[in-house]
Amino acid sequence: MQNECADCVCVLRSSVNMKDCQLEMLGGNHAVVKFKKGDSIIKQGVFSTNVIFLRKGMAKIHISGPSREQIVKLVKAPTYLGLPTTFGDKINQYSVTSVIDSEVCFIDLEVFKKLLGENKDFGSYILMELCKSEMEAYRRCASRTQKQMRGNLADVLLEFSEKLFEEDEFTLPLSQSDIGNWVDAGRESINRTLSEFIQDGIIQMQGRQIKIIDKKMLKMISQNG
Amino acid sequence: MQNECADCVCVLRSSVNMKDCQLEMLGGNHAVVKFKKGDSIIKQGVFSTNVIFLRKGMAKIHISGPSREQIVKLVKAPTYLGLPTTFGDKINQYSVTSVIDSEVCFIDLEVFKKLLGENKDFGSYILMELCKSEMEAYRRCASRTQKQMRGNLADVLLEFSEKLFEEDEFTLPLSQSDIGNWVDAGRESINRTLSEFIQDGIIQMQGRQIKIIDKKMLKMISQNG
DNA sequence: AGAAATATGTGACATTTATCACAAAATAAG
DNA sequence: CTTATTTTGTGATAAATGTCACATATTTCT
Repeated sequence: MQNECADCVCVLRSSVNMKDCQLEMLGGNHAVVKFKKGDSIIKQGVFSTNVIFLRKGMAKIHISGPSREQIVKLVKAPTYLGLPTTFGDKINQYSVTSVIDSEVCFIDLEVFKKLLGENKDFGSYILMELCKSEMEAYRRCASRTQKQMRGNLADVLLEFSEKLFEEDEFTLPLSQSDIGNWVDAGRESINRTLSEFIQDGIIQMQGRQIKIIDKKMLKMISQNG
Repeated sequence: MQNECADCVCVLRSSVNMKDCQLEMLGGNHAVVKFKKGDSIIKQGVFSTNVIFLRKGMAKIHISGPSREQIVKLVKAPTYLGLPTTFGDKINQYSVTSVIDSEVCFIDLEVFKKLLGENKDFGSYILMELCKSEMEAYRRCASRTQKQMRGNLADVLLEFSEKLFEEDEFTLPLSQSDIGNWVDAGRESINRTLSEFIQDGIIQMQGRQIKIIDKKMLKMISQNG
């Protein structure tokens, strides 16, 4: 377990200057846990006593809306998970579920807070992260509501290929209903639109394996869709 | 100007312990400015060099989406304005416009950052604020997309009466098109739905003066609409 | 391997809400 | 005070997507 921590800390070190004693403090107060695809990492409504760092894998963040569960974001390692819900409230305000096999590091909340106070760099790094994700949330929301199906689905495919997998060929980590849920569309509509994209020669698809053929067209659709 | 600052600081003091020297530092590095209804306080795309505190009034936060400007939030004094956009980037990522006559305090960004580093309480207070607003953004977005017109409009009216004005009778600070923009609906739909609410005896309305008659019904509509 | 549960493909149809088109009011501007 | 400009009210129509209903794969579980 001790060696796994070194990697974990490594990520922190890369973005922030941290003293050795602070690293030790972190190292001594954490636990690494593996989650399989579909496992719940954070559950809305239960107590949170740990800061959670996603070391490997990918996870969806979802929140219970008025009529159904809504996916708000998809994140990949390495990243902190649920900072806003951990700090903002004792009780988790949203859920996080792994979408592929993942590895997570639990860090004691008090230790983390202490670190935040002691290390200015670290504090402003975390502050920055929060700012960015809030801005991101606003942008996303505006984009989602102003575009329609084709545009939103194009966005999702582009996000997979450019942000999450960084390849033009990848395996969808979400079901079509999840994608629908994410972009506020019915599962059937997603299916039909995917078929359209295949028909138009924009993507190829077998099972959940997707290959983007015409990225320019996808970007066009993303913009004026 | 110096006396106006005392009030401003007062708000900070109420939530955070702050040393006198820190208060002085703040006091010496700020400027109070008045904005009239409709004036732009923060403009997306321009440099930001100040932390902005809304002392009096109310403002809308809006961001340019793919096809139009989108209102994402309405805030009332006292509150910081645009923290995420000020910290996250040198360039403002969204705009803020006053919707009623307002008073704003500009605080030098470097001074504010210094304070953040020196005063742990203040730092964690700001951190907390950011967490809350991020959570709020997620909730809002899920709610907006899952409800339809009636539900969203009911939410808006309830927010006005319970959060922003804290009265059952108030003057709408936004035009019907702005409200539509805010809840992702056309101006005409808002108008028609308002008429329905009046017809059903849920609200009374003359000009922009609104009086909520049947709050229970409004809450019902908010839930299952 | 076989059964049960999920996930996908596809048609027909209903519904909500956007859009267009004007008229009337209300506000702001000169 | 008169003229512009912005808001508001209301009908008719169209377009996008949700919903329902099955058939067929595909995955998961025992």
